Amino acid sequence: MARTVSERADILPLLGEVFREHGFEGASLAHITARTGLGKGSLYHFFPGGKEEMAAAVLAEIDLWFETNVFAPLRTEADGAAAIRDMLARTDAYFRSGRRVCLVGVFALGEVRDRFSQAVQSYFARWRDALAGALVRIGHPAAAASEEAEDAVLAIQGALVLARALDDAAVFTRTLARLERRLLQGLGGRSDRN
Amino acid sequence: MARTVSERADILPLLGEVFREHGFEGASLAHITARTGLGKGSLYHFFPGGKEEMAAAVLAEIDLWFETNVFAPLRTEADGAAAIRDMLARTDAYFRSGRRVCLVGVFALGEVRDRFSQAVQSYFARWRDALAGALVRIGHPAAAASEEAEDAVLAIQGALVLARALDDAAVFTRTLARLERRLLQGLGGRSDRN
DNA sequence: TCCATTGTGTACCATTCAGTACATTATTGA
DNA sequence: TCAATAATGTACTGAATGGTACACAATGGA
Repeated sequence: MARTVSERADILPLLGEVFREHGFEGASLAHITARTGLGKGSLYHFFPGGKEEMAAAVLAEIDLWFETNVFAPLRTEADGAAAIRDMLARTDAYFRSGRRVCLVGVFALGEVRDRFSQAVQSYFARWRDALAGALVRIGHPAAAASEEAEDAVLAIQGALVLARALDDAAVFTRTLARLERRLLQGLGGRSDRN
Repeated sequence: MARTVSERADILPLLGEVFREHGFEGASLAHITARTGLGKGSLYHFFPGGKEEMAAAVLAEIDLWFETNVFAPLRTEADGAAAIRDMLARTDAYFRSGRRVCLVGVFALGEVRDRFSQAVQSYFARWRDALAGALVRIGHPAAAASEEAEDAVLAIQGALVLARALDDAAVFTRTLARLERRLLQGLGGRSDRN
């Protein structure tokens, strides 16, 4: 029998697309088999827990990507301003400049939130806290940094909603540019960037 | 046979709750009959078009509420600053200080967006434009007003996502307070007002 | 009083849903 | 070469899905 997949990890991005497009409830096994090319046999072989395990695996993969590429650099990069610019650039790339939706945000709004509340909550809290740390490093007062970070994280989510609602990805691009100015204001030098 | 409803309009808020909680696809007729107390017979009597007509009616009702209570005042109230404060107060009340989700935003993120794209797009565009008008009236340059308004509308949506993700309604309250400061900054007088 | 209209409940339909069972086929390592 | 294991396709289940048909009940006006 033809093996179509070598690694379970290979199909996680495809699963992610399906969940992003249809949400958790809307992502039927029919959609999933169509997108992945895997029959139910293979699907339940890789994910004995069914849809719930698939969604959890996708969330974990997304979490790992952000932890590695966004949160950790925000925490450890010595140059806070560069860390923030990198965050914005990687966020722009990940969300395809506003053409891709945030699965964690989609889950947060739906009734699935309760099923994955730990993952959803942790994702946003860690993003906010890592960004707040970088803000403190570039000289923002600690008292204000947390709220500034919250504002930025929420603006990204809102921009994704609005970009999709208005069918205008430029909303997202504009928002990231505005965030760079807002987060890095008062800093000398690179204010001409972007 | 007992008449349970006098007006079709009476059940729109209940329908709204169901759609908000479960999304369009997730709002099964079983959920709807349970919440409204109406059997399929009555439901299809009032909404021959089924779920789609129900959702459209709910969207129209929401749209009317915002048009009347938020957009129109933003456009017509002479005192722009007061208009903006009223908008924030009414937004806070409507979304129950962050405990209630925006149905239009939920629809925007899902695949239903395409079915109601006109309504979804118009809702956000009119909110943004009405707010931009008020900003111009209080002296903001027209060139910047539109982007400031976009930023505010998107922050509200993002705050709803984040408040629900973190299960912390205070995120929403903080965001509205921040928006008031941001939108009204440079204005004399009432800057102490939260 | 009687009848048309407006509601309402129930039985039913085909379809789709997630999930199971299991035989069958590839692959791998010994 | 040969078994153990990993992967796959197919047929199936019972429940839930949105929607239809229709008989029947309440209501209001003539």
